[in-house]
Amino acid sequence: MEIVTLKDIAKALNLSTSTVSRALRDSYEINPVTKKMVVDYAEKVNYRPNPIALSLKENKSRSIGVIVPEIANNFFSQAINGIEDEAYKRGYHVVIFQSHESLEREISNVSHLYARKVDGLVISLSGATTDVSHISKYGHENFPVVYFDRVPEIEDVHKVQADNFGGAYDATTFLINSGKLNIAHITSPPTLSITRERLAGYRKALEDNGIAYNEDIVRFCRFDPEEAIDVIDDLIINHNPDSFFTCSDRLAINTYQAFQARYADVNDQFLFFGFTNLNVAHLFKPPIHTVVQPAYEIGLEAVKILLDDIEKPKKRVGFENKILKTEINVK
Amino acid sequence: MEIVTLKDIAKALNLSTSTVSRALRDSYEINPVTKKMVVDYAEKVNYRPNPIALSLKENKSRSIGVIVPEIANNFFSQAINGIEDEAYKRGYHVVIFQSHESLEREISNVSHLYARKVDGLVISLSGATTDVSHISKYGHENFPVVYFDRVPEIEDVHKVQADNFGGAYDATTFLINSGKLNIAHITSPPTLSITRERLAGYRKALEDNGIAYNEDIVRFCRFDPEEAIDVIDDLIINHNPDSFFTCSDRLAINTYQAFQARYADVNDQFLFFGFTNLNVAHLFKPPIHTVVQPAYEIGLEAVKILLDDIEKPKKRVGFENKILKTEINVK
DNA sequence: TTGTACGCGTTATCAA
DNA sequence: TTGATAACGCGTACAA
Repeated sequence: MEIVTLKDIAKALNLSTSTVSRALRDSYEINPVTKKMVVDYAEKVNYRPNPIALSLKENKSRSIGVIVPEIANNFFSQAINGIEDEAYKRGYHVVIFQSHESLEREISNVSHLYARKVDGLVISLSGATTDVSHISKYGHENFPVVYFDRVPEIEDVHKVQADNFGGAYDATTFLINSGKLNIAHITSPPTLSITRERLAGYRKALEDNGIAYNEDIVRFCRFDPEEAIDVIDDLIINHNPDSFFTCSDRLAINTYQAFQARYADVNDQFLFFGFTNLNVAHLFKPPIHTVVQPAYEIGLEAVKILLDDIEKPKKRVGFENKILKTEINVK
Repeated sequence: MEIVTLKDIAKALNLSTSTVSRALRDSYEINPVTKKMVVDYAEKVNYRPNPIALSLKENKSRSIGVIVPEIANNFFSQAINGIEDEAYKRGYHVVIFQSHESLEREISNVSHLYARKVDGLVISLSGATTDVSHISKYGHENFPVVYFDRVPEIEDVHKVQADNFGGAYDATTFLINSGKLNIAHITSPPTLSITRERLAGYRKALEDNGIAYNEDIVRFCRFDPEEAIDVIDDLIINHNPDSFFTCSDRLAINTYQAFQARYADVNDQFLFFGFTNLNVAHLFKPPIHTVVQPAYEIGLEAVKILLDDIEKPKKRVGFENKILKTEINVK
């Protein structure tokens, strides 16, 4: 199928490109007869305006960027579905990039998206990111940004997150009520907002139940399986926990797997609770109980804020900080 | 951060835009002194060529499109990782779209990507797609396409797939060798290439072992959980299978879940084999044995073929049809 | 009611 | 060695 431009239509109909352009945009100044002729012909040859030319002209692209640490992850892929649905509905395209937990990759992604003139950005920070100067440097007036899930701890940005504190509190409380007193907490790097909030929820639940917080059984992990094995080994051998409260999809799987492979036969009373959207966790035996985040809704809310900001930049006063409730899923 | 254009640099240095352009592209005709001055200044103000302007000019974008049915799926997200790694290495961006198993969405995605001037397309077809006229109509000369996983059954296109026949054959053979004689086969819509190839492998394994093929226990499913429940009910109640061989990530989970919820207690000898990249299947109890596809490599090979085609369109003679070996994973 | 000319940022061609 | 100009496709101010 050949690509047809305004110029082609103009030539074919013996008109000027501006007349054709106006006719297609239903301008009042064009003769209805001419208009109909142009519209019909454009339809016939399946004319589509060149979005690249439009971007160059208008300095925007009707597309938004999304950066997540990885897409092979239930939480993020569900969030992306929310982002996509709303964006699609409102006529925007979604360009998805992965940072692979690398700051360098994240910087490169942001700069590419910015150069490609996406109209805005929805991002969950990489595990290696400690500040967001590489994002904020573009200035939020002409480059709106909404952070979700892993957000920076600064005030003047839009944020959408799960109730990490509450979810962690509920999970820990459940474990305590199930008779567990030595709950190991295995979580993401302490640089991440989610890590600190979940840790705080865990800690508060302990304190509210008169259990001393023990930092020896709290472990910050990166996301590779080998590290999980070492951590599990050390915890089991030296600290005798009776349950795990694990944060992030990836860590939940890594640690569960490591435990099953090495200690399942010596301890069958263990309980597992994961802050994870892994949707098959209840099929495991023993199951992983889960704190489930409304990932789809988080994505949806984030992109709504972003698109509102893009479309009426004046209207917004202040910044959103949306917190969505989590849900506990026990078998 | 302000965006700097060639014109800005030219004005600042009292040169013409063409001189600046040539200096930055290290043209031989520019005075080394001028060149250095320009390069230094561009560096200082962090000049980045506007990729949109380049796209408009060159009629290409150094980006490629990827369309998959869904990204919340282990196979596809792993394949995308392969695609991304190679594309990134070679300086291309990857724009990911989901068809959500809808032909309409797929058509819209292709047309958007084409209009956005991606230099080529890597696609796994939706479950609703029966022919590829909506893709081939753009003409493969200026819009190279590589199909992977779910490919059309025509000759003159590039394809990269797993050895679906072999994988299904091996899985079925394993079940037979484990003493199963009434193996239900639950699989994707018959419109898909993968469906037919896997079915053929299943059937051949039966025949090679002197077991009659019984079409009553072969079921084609769409991807919603409710349908899985109905199918399982009917199979169990009316056909008494002793094992399931399930194809696709999603069907494997849906059917396993439905079976566990309803029949786990009445039959604990059941075996499950899934054609799935679900990486936690061995943690289930009973486990799902799996045929694993080299998803990452499939993505990698697909994008290699695509980029080679994009970069040296003359060089390619004929079309690739790559078939990658699967692997059996039994606990 | 329609057409001409310009500009978005860049590179290529031709002129100086 | 450098500069002016046209072109990519589009929309729009201005002219007719």
